[in-house]
Amino acid sequence: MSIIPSVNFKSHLADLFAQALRAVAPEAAQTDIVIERPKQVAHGDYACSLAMQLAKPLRKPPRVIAQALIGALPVSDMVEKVEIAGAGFINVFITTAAKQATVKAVLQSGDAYGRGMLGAGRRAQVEFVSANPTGPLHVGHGRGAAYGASLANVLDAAGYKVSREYYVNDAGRQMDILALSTWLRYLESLGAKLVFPGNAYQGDYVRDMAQQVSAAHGAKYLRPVEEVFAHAPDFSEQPDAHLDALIANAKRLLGEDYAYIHNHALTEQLGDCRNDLAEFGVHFDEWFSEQSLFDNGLVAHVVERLKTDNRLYQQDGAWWFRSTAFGDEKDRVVQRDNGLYTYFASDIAYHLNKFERGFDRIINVWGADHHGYIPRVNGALKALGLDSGRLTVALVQFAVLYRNGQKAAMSTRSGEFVTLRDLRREVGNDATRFFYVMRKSDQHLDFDLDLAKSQSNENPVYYVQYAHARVHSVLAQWGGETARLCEADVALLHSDYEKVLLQHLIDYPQIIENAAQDLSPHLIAFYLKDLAADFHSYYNASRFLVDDETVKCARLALIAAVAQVIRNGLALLGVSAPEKM
RNA sequence: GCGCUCGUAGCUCAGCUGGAUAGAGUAUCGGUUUCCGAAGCCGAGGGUCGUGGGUUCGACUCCCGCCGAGCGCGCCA
Repeated sequence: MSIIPSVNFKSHLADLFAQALRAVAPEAAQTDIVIERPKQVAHGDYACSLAMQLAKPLRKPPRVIAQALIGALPVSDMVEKVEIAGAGFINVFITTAAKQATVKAVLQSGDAYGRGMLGAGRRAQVEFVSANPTGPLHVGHGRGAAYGASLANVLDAAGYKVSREYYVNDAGRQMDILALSTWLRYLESLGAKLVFPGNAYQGDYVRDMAQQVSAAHGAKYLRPVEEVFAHAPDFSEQPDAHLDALIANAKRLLGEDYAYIHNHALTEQLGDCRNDLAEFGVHFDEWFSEQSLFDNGLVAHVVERLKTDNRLYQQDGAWWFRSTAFGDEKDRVVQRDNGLYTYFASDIAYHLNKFERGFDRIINVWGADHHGYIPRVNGALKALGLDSGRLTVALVQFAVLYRNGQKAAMSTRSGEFVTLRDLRREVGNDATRFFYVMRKSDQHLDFDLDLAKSQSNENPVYYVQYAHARVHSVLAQWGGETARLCEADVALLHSDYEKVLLQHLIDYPQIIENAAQDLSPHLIAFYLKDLAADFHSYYNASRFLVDDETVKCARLALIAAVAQVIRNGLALLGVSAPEKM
């Protein structure tokens, strides 16, 4: 067997141990083989605890089993030596040549280095952001956007065929409220005196849309204010009923024209949202309309199907889904006593549609405040006879902005919220993307605005980007053909600094695999910080542009490979890798 | 009250799905540049992994109880 440069060392070793296991203890061949990276160099490059796991079932001392496993281990060019240590660890030392070969693998693979086969071409759908198009995206949506986009990139790199989707909530009450808000502002702009409801949308963008309508259509949609507010319950006593009455009046008074206002507001807000995300480097393959599920009858169809399957029952005039049968806390209404479907009903239809599209994995990125929805959605899928295991809900916790050590104020309905666009303009896209995914997604995020903006060593984004820029600065000074570095004599790379960097390069494909497996793009961010740190140490301790031509080329090859991996990693996070800063 | 998530260095957080002596950044203190970018590097101090039990060769990791935090418990989306 020859050295395959792009091989994943860990899975290669797992394979070798699996073969040894089959030879030594066929009856235990199903045991999970865990290959890990020891913390101490004395423990080798990789370690396997298989012998200790087998001690009990085989009723033999772990060190005896370890010896047998080593004896049965197939020969590999990559393995220098194998040792038994401690209670029965098997420590594996990789040949220096195999490690050094990674440099060439990186340079030859280029942007493709790190891509793996975990996904094996299976189709994965990532649905994220999916914010109501009722106003600008705020900083909470931003985290979902950054996380979802990075996750999709990571899954793509891990060999999945990924589809990125935004579910557009274009049906339902919130959109009606937006349309009403726009219309009321429009009436105001034509001189009407009215009390704008406190629970309608307050933002300036609503006035902007109203202005557009009046500029394009003049007084075409003007109606008497008394009729707009006719028979509406008192706002202070019944704010929701007040708003619903206004919406009903708007629909009646405007007739066909209501659709125009509604549509205009939707188109404007969705367009704004799309531009915002595009500027943020977040793109979607599909913008899926909730309304389409009603228009093509899928919602009605799925509810009827649940009825005939006796998954629903009628109570107090409404139709309830027996979600308690699937572990939910209580049953849930899918169809109201007035005949209208709830959001849950269209959500069931949406998920059924997702499943029918044949994705092997369906990943919903949701705000953590929606976690209570998971049991009912899973329940609905099971009720429809679908394998809910194909669906994973990734929860994203809130992000809280800090400025001068103080929590930045952020209220939603008042129109004073901090928008994603504001944040991007203040901090920049790169730092915003990086900071959003620097933390585990299910962990609260304290977003330090001052740190994100600072152009200093404290800022992890600059720290990583700077490492990349430094390499290119050196390469520019050298001025040679970068392609030539593939021919460098990498056997000259053997200092401690160089060994550390080689190991990082080797680890990268595994990091991607872990990040994909755990849906954790933050692992990429931590990896890049570590890699950059060890590069900076190397930089300070060694000279690259030395007189010896072969040594120079070997070192340049190594740092060029480092830069390539930084570039690849940052790309997954949607962060640029500038050659000059 | 019930459910979900979470408590790791002064602060912000990692910890490879149960492994060997728990790690970064920051803050504090002390060093470092006639030399490829100092947006850098080197070093020091800093811990009962909230707490009490349990499971086993082995627990920050898994289970249970308490303490504390966030979120969720609509015929809203």
